[in-house]
Amino acid sequence: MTTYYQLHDSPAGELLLLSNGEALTALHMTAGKYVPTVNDDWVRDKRLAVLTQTKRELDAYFRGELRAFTMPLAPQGTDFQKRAWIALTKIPYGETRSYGQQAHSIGSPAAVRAIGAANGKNPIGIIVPCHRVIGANGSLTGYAGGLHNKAFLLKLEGIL
Amino acid sequence: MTTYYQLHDSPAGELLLLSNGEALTALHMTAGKYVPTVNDDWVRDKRLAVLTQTKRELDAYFRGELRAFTMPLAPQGTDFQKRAWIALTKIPYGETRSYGQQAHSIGSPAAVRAIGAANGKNPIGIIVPCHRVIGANGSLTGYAGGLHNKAFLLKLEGIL
DNA sequence: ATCATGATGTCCGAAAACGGCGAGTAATGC
DNA sequence: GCATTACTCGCCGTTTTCGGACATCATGAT
Repeated sequence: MTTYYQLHDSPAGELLLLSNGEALTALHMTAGKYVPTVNDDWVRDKRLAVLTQTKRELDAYFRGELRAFTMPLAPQGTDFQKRAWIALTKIPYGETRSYGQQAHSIGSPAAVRAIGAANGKNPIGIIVPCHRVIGANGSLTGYAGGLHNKAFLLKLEGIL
Repeated sequence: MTTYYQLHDSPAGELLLLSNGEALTALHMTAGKYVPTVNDDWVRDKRLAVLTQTKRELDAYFRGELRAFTMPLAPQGTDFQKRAWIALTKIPYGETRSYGQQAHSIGSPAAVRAIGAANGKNPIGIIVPCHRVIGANGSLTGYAGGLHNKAFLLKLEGIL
């Protein structure tokens, strides 16, 4: 299965978009952590529908004109991780949850740190809004794309 | 344990009376500080014996015809606070004490500021006469119900 | 199997901040 | 000189804040 990719500039820095041809599989801030290196057998495709749609929606999001993404997603991870990420997509724009609340929402109220770890490995930043999860005491705690970007996104959504 | 309450107008402003059914637990000037908000599960009882007695005695007090209250009291607080408040009830009508004297009377002569703090949190204003305690130099210093009310009560009792 | 590791949360104890003061000293005004 | 303020500091219980110790769970490495 070939992997398609594209780079996109944004107020949060350069973004790396990945796709399997049908759905979006990853969105990384290239300046952040856990960023995969561009592989030789990847294909840079400037016309792939899902990627162009993603770029368009991202631009609208950063202008504050879009509050819910619609492109198909296909993140890869363990069963637990997928449940955690699905829970993320259900947090409305402009709202936040604590790691404990998210753990609760997937039926594992005690798996708090596990949730933190799963969020940390969320492959689709911004669109799967792991930035909307903060500590129970209100602290931002952490973000793969850098804490300043987490704060930036939250401000963009009207929080802080 | 249900809480009963009643509102009562007085020359010192509106008063909020609280009871546990048997004894008076609080008397706050609604315009003052540390006033609890009326809770949903509180019961407004216009016939409760201790509350009607309190209203009757208050009226007499404000007319200058009553110099010692007789209803049962049940203030809630820490051990130290209760000792401080008991000491208050022993200050005769028309007399004043300094915070230092009060501290002395409960056997903790150095706990002067602590006495001030305890008096500040006296739940049963007027009846537990924290207004009779003033600074060693004669200044009124402070009063949860407002300094003007402290002065008013002292004048009523023939001081100043 | 075992173990170490986190983008946590709760609990408990220690430490510090905060008053409805008072006494002592230093700076003012007459 | 003398009286009044202004300011500093110690005092003590209560409240708030802070930091460390645990419990807990899915992963990945050994």
